[in-house]
Amino acid sequence: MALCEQKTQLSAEEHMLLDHQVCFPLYSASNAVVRTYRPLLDKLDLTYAQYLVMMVLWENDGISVKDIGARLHLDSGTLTPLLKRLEGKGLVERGRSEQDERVRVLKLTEEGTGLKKEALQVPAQMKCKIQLDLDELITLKKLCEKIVATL
Amino acid sequence: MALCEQKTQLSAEEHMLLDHQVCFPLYSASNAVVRTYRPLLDKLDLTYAQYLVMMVLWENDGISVKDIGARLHLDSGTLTPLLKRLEGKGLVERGRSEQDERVRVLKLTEEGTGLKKEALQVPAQMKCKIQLDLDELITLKKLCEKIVATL
DNA sequence: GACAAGTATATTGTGTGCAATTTATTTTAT
DNA sequence: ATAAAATAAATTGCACACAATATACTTGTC
Repeated sequence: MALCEQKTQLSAEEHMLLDHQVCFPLYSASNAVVRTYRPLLDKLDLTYAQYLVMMVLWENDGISVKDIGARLHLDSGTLTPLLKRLEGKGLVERGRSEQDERVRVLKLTEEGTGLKKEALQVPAQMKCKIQLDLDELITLKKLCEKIVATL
Repeated sequence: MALCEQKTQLSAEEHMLLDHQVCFPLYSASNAVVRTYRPLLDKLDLTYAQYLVMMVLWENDGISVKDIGARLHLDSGTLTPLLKRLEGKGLVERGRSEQDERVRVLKLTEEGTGLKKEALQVPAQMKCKIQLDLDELITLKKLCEKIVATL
């Protein structure tokens, strides 16, 4: 999506210029961030999406696919195979709720719980690489959260 | 990556909380934006990545895969199959440079050039959906560009 | 209590992203 | 002039994202 910064109005033509787009930098920044996480998370044998799921479970062990999806804005088409991979690595167990046989309940294994210790290093390493001031980070976070809440 | 907003310092433990992460909202916002583009771009029979490539070509017809990749921060592993799909839709021709047989040169077809007309509607539709003020958009754009430039 | 409607996952299929490798061509060094 | 290094794309393989659909279970409704 495009914006005008200098002039009062841009033509539809000008809005199409890549340099006037807002969504493109957002998309590029997200790609760049995930790419930057990769070498850090390789040491934990996790992808970024898997790392997010593990963070959710470290905070809230034993929750359902639906709840993980609600927290991460991801659906079962993404989560089901991802969770099977985490199970394959021995980090989670994919059980069923006793009250409701439909819901799959994710429980951290001992190894899954233990992995948190190494993961604690990651945020500081990323902060170091990103090189934004605290106020910039806060602004960015709020704007992104606003977009997610709106869309 | 995590930040602290209220307290002077957060523990490594607290940095792991999803609500303290900055990269997660960025990632979610990018996903949300691409998801929001989808119904708009469906009318043009383009994905978001394909739309970005078309924008590059509308600005700079006849450039190479490498130059498109430099502009969009994407590599040949992403672009080669994408460009084949654009060729399949009759929007581009995948030629070769005469000076250097290694470089593939992308030329818009008449249909590819013509598609720009419909695409001109898209930025305004997205702006409408995103619901951010101009200054917020500018701030977000600059912060994302800073991240991309740093990483 | 059957049966329709709703809900939670799973599956399928398409299109990215990207690391790693390969292939083809060009440039450089000797 | 030729072998080595460099460069541009293409290929391969893996893991997302997500729309669309299917499957299995649960909850109303009558």
